[in-house]
This record gives sequence, structure tokens and C-alpha cells, in this order.
Amino acid sequence: MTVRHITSFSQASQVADDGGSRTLMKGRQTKAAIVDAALGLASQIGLEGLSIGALAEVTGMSKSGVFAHFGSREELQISVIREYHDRFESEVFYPALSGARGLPRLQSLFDNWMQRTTTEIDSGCIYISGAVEFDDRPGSVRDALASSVNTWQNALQRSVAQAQEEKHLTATADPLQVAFEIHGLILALHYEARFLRNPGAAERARKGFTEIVARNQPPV
Amino acid sequence: MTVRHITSFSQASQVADDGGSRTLMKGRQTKAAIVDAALGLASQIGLEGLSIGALAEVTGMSKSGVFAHFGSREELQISVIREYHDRFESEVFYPALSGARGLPRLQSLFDNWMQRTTTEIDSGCIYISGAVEFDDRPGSVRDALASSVNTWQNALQRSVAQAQEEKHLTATADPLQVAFEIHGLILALHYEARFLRNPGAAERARKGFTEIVARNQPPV
DNA sequence: TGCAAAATAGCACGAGCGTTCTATTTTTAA
DNA sequence: TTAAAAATAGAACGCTCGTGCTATTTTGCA
Repeated sequence: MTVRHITSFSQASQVADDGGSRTLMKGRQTKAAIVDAALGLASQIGLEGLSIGALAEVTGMSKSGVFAHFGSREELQISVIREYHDRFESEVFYPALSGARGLPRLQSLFDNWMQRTTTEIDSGCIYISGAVEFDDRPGSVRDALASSVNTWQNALQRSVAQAQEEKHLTATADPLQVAFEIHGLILALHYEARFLRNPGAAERARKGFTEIVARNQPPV
Repeated sequence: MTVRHITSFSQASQVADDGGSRTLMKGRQTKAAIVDAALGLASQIGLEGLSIGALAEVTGMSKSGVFAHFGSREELQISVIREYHDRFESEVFYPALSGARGLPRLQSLFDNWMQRTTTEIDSGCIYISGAVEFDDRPGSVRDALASSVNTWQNALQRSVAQAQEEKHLTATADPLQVAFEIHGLILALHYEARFLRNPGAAERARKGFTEIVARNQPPV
């Protein structure tokens, strides 16, 4: 019954939460290594394809040794989602905060997102594969995944709204609409580059973003 | 070693291919019923989640009875993909041909696609889930899926090009770019409506299409 | 240094999977 | 109507899966 909501993506949080200091028992290190391997595996074959046996083989441990760290497969999957959330946050969200509030920061968010998605053309993206795997499967894994995605989407929408406040985008622009269209570009990039292996998808996504911004910019 | 390429989506084809006439042996009917049930199952839980045991239970047959019609699980999955291809073609592509060449037909293609995707918010879409399941898994299933998707994408791009020829869209518009952005809207709709259960996604997709068209229309 | 606690291994379980083999039933055609 | 052919059933196989149980090893602290 682990609850531990996925939140963050700006303000609050960053409480104690351990992480590295403290006693740092051996178990913690091992668990982190397992989760790291699990994330790599899940990225390629999906959260549902993730098996404890395969994970044991990769980490050089026994099945029960791996299992004991999580208590259930679901809890393992949730740990992987949390790990992905943290990495996404630190690679895409936080670096963009150094950009000026408004359009520059929105542009930075998109650039970082593109950067990550481009990498994921080879490795796969859990937010995308997980959505397909769990869209009809209620439960705690689905909840964790949806919660994490929602947190990111809210951050993106907030950035669009800020760009309006800064008069970088028209007041009539709808943050939900803009975020939706940007999301579509990323999804199309992932689909066409990773599955269809179409070249030029990244440039098309970038061009699409430029056009979305242009359409929502106030007249000079 | 069944080859039988997936093509069509306009011209050619429509040869003999049986389908209903001929002797219509009992086996053909049963196989069609199995494929129909399999498509329903695969839409919800994915092509990879499709199991012969579950399929046998749904159809009231024995596992081996179901199996005998296909010879392998892969061949079953490919049959499902072919069935989906045919339905997509007859629900989305063919009806749009009655629209006038150019923008009206492109609008019709999009409307029909939206209609189908809206339905699939409940049932799931094999082109989307299959892309995620097979993006890293080479083989005949992946090939069949990619071939089918490519056929549709080509049809869509052709329609954009025709709209240019008819001067409904500017000559500078890139059919690949336009098709990419439209694809993104559909993917975002599926993601946000089916997985996140966000309301209003369909309207956002429609609005996005309107803006894409508007941006690529020649000046009055 | 020693001892409790934590971490890990080893083994077995029941279930579901795709597939194969051999009957048996049903359908088709002469 | 009958015999060949096709369709279906039934049982069994080897495999992998998540999980529970009981040792055994390793770790951290007094």
C-alpha cells in the first residue's frame, strides 16, 4: 500500500526523501541499480514486457533477490515510472527554468523535450508505450503513469499561460490547445521516426512548433 | 510463407480474392468469425496481448480448432492487421472519394478519420498500439503493420498534393509536413482522450486541423 | 568482534502460453 | 449414399511467468 504521490515539476517538494545521504545501506544501492536496469528494459519492450526473470539475468541476481526489493511486479513497474519521471524532470523541465519566463522558457521546454524524444527514437519512451499498454487497464500502475504525465502537461500549459502574461503570445491563445498540438508533434515524431523509420520527422516536428508559435504571436 | 502484400487504398486490386462468392466452405466463415473476434480482442488489449486460449474461449472453440486456421500466432496477428486495414479503408478512405478532388476530399478524409478515432477512444486502435508494440520487434507482423500504415499515409499525402494542384492549398505547402501534423493531431486525440480521459480533445483536434488548412491556404 | 537484521539465493508451485500429435466429427463432392 | 477431405476437439509437451517458502550469506551497529 505504498502511496507516495508523484508530484513536483516545480515548487514545493524536495523535502527529505533520502536519495543519497543517510546511511545508504547496500540494499538501496542495489535497488537503484535494479530500477536503472528495469528502466532500460522497459523502455525497449514496455512496462508490460518487463519480467523479473529477465531483470534478474541482466543484473546477475536471482529472481527472488530482485523480487524482494519490490514485493510485487506492480510495485516494480511503479518504481520504474518514478525513476523515469525524475529523469524527465531533471532533463527537460529544470534546465528550462534558466530561460526567461514566457516564450524563451517555452521554447526551451520544447527543445529539451525534442532532445529527449530524439534519444528515445532508439530507446523508446515509457510515457508513450505505457499509455497504450495501460489505457484500458485500471490499477495503481496506470494511476502512477497518468499522474506523472499530467504533472508534465500542467507544467507545459503553465508555461504557455506565462507566455501570454508576458505578451509573447496573444491573450486569445488557448494553453490547452497549444499544449495539445505540441504534444501531437512529439507523438508523431515518436511514431514516424521510431516505428516507421521515416527520415526527416524531427525537422517536421520543429517546423510544426515554429508554426504554432507564429500563429499565436501578437501582431507587431 | 504467406506473402500477399497489403496494398490497395485506391486504384488496382479488387481482383478475385474470393470474399463471399465461390463455394464458401464452412471453414472460411469460421475463420472470418475468429478474425472478427480477434480484432475486437486485439483492439482492447493489443496484438501482443492476443492469446489463442482467450480467443478459443470467446468463440466457443477449442484452442487447436482456432489454431488450425492460422498455423501460427504470427499469422493470426497478420490476419487481424489485414482485417483492420480493410475496415479502415472502407470506413475512412473510400467514402471520401465521393468528395471533390482537393480540399473537400482532404477534409472528408480527416472527418472520417476523426469519426473512426472517436469510436476507438473506447475500443482502441491497432495502428497506434501496434506501433508501440512492434517498434523494436522485427518480423512479419511488424512488416504487415508498417506496410498498412504506409499505404494510408501515402493516400493522405496524395490528397494534400491534389489540394495543391487544385490551388486549394499553396504550392509551397509540403504534403509530408501537412500529413505529419495531421497525424500528430490524431495521435494526441487518441492519447489524451483514451489514456488521460481528458475531455475536449476531439474539439482540439478539429481546431488544429482547421488551423493547419488555414495556414496553408493561398491568399485571397 | 559478535549478533541481529537485512539482503540474497534456491527451489517449488500453479497457471497460462504456443504448438504438436492423434482422434473424431462434420462437411463436401462424386 | 458413400468415401475422401476438411474442420474441430482433446490431451500433452516444454517453456516462462509471478510469487511464496525456507536457507544462507552479507551487512551494519553495539
